[in-house]
This record gives sequence, structure tokens and C-alpha cells, in this order.
Amino acid sequence: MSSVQHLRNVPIFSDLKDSDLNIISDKMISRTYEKGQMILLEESQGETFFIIVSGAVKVTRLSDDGREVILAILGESDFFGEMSLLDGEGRSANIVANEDAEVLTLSRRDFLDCLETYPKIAIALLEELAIRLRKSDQHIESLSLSDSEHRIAITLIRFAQELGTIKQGDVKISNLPFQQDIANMAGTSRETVSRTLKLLEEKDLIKKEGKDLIIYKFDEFRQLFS
Amino acid sequence: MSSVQHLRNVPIFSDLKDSDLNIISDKMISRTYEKGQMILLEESQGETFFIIVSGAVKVTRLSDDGREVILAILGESDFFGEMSLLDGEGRSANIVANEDAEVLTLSRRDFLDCLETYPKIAIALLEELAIRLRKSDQHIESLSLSDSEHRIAITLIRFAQELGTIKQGDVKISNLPFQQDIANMAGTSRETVSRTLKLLEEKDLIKKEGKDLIIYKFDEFRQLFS
DNA sequence: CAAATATTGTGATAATCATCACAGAAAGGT
DNA sequence: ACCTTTCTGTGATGATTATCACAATATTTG
Repeated sequence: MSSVQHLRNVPIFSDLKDSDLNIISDKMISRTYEKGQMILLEESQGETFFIIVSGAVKVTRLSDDGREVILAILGESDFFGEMSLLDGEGRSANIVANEDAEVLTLSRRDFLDCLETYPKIAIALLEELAIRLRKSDQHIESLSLSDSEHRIAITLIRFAQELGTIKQGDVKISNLPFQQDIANMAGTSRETVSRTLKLLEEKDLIKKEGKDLIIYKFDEFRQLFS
Repeated sequence: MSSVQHLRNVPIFSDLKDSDLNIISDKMISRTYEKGQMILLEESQGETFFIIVSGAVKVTRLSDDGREVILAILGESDFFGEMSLLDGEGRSANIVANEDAEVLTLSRRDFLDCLETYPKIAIALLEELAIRLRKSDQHIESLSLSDSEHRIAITLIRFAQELGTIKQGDVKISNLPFQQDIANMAGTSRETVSRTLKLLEEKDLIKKEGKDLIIYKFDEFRQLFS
């Protein structure tokens, strides 16, 4: 797929005319990262805007003693790097390639120009940030109020919404992340994830199939845990 | 103070000329709320943008069984209500007056017009949302990784940064919120807040003085807990 | 294919913290 | 000033869940 076509899939660019997309696309540079490679380091100065063409990355924060919190896992057509471009602060999170990933990048200068030139992009970006803030708020609520079973279930729901495919009411998550990653998103321990997945399976709410996971009756499942 | 002067204190409007501020100010309507009054209800349709002139409000989410999570406490010159205007979703949080509060409001239509007419506002708003997202991320990290003492200390730091006044390295928070509110922000119980404040006082890190609280050597305190 | 490495499963134990139950203090109302 | 209500302090108890320690699988690599 051409890079213009990728841009069209990105919500904040979807309103633009082809001619404008071409202009932007010409300014973007493609890069690839291998699984596990660090794309952005916390604390470093933010100078680049990224759009994911293929693969996936995880957005994390690390504590002093090395424990990791996963804030989000982003996939195709998601973007990142905008935050420190906008407020001028240093990076607040690390970005690591969770699978081999291909990205398009835009420099700080070009990104900010885009916002000035195409107010529609700015407004679409506002929309996107509002959505992310909403998700953060939900995440905070669940960490504050729920026990580990609920937090883990909610994490599965998040994956389902990002990566899942629906098949007659059930959702299949292909390539479920490792238990350790789920734990780092749910704010619990790896062992608890293991035990809880077993529990949910015994209750016939989910089913593990190799690297995949099926959530039965997704709507009911969601009801049950949110 | 005139309402134009209030607008000038609001980060997203601070770049505008007086003449433009006047135009916006004319479209705003002033309202007052008593302590405890609900300003916005979760789930209702968002149709208004609010700027706080005086007083304070709390942004909360409620679980089914009535427990409350406080996402933020906002004060003078802070604003809220923009999220559902931007992404068209329903409210994701409740807003309650935490003290008697006076606000200026702008209708959905006028707010969106503002964004179109003054791209600078849109960009300043992006900046503000980026800052909020950053704070959310920190909040999530602390809920995921820290024990209750740290979470409570971090909550005190948040208050200090919003409401505190510095006096030779120490910070004084006037009118510290109730323990229950601190607990609802820190994701812990009221009793644990009581015990932890006592603990911190025994360690000579803080001091309670009636309704106020002093954090000694604020920089060191921050170092210690983040 | 075998060896090495990474991931998952599971029991035992201990630490943290929520909850319950009141007593004491402070603030607000009349 | 008195009564009521709200807020805070504190002990006792139990539930949840982190942690440690391995065993059992999977997956990758030479």
C-alpha cells in the first residue's frame, strides 16, 4: 500500500484531500524497527511524530526499580509522539516495538506546520486526544476500584477492542500478549494473570487456543466486568 | 474582575487580543453553584464548555455500587466540559462543586466556532490536553506500581502543585480536602489515609495545622515519592 | 532434533490494606 | 450553647494478592 493510502486510514488525516495528503506524505520518512527495539526513550526530547504502518508498539513507563507499566498497545494506523511536540515537555513514556514494526515519521517542524495549515487536523487531533483521555479515565477508575479479576478482564476487553475479530458474538484475540504484559497493563502480577485466566476459563467465559484467546459472548462479558 | 480578565488567565485564551476576548466573553454566561451541587452528570449529553471563575470542582467517576473515584480537582481558571464537545461521546465523568463555585459557560456551537475561528485556541487546547494526558499517565503508573503510602504522598504532591503556596522550601496547602476525597484520588481507603498522614507526620515530612497541611522541604519530599 | 531460553502453571507463605466498629473532635445549624 | 452531623483516629480481623520457589510447557536457536 502506498503511504498516502496509509495516511487515509489514520483518523486525523482522513478528512484531507488527496492532494494535501500527497504533500504531507512527501515529508514523511519510513523507518522499521525489530521486535523489542526501543523506539523512543523516556526523558529524551520529543522531536518526531510517528504513524504505525504495520506491527505494534507498546507505550510504557518504568519505575526506578525497573518495573514496567504498560499504558497502551498501539497497532496499525495508530500514531504516537505527539504529546511532547504539543506541550514541549520531554517524553513521558517509552515506546518499544512489540512486534517488528514499520512506521512513518514526521519532523516536529512539519507536524506543527500541518496543524497550522490544516485546522481540520488540529480538530481531529483534539478529538483523538479526548478519546485517549477518556480511556485513561476508565483505566484509572478500574485500577482504583476493581479487584484483580475485573482489572484483568477489562484488560482483555481492551485487547479485544483493539485487536479482536468478531465471530457470531464471540471475539477472538489473535496473538494475545504475554501474561507479563497483561499483568503490567492490569496492574497486577504475572502469577495472578495465570490463575485468573484459568478461573475465567473454568467459568466458560473465555477459552485459550494456543496463542489466541476467545472471549465467549463478548457483549455479556463486557456487561459483567464494566 | 471582569470576565475578560478572567479569560486572560485561562491558558487556552491567553494568546488572544482583547478585542477577540471581548467577542468570546460576550457569548459566555455566568452561573453559580453551591458546594455539593452536581454541575454535570455522567452519561448526559455534553453541550457546554465551562471555565471556573472562583471556587473548585471535583471530576469523578462512580461505580455501580456507589464508590467514587476522583480524577481531578479543578480550581480557578481551569476549564472542563470540552471532552464530549470534541468527540461527541456522552460525558465520561461527573462534575460536582467542591466549594461554592462561579463559572462561565459557552455553548457547544460557540465553542466549536471558536476553535475554527481561532486556530491558536485549538493548538493551545491540544497543549492542555497533552498535559492532562501526561498527568493521567502518571496517575496510572502510581496506581499500578506504588503502595498506599506512595500513592497518598503523590496525591499530596498533586494538591501542592495545584493549590499550594511555597514558603522557603516548604509548601503549605490551605484547605486540604477531606481524607475521604484524598482516599478517592489515591485509590485507597479513608482509614489508610488517616493512618498514613499520621505516619508521614511522625517522620517529620508533613505537618497538619487545622485545615492546612505543610509539606516540609517539598523538593526532597517529591524526590522521595516519585 | 536437541539444547537452551522463554513462557506458563501452581503451591505455600507473608504483607498489605480494606473493612467493620466505634470513640473522639470539629464544624454547622438553630 | 446545645444538639446534630460530619469528619477523623484507631484497634481488630480477614481477604486479597504479591512474592518466592519450582515444575511443566512452549518456543527459539544452533
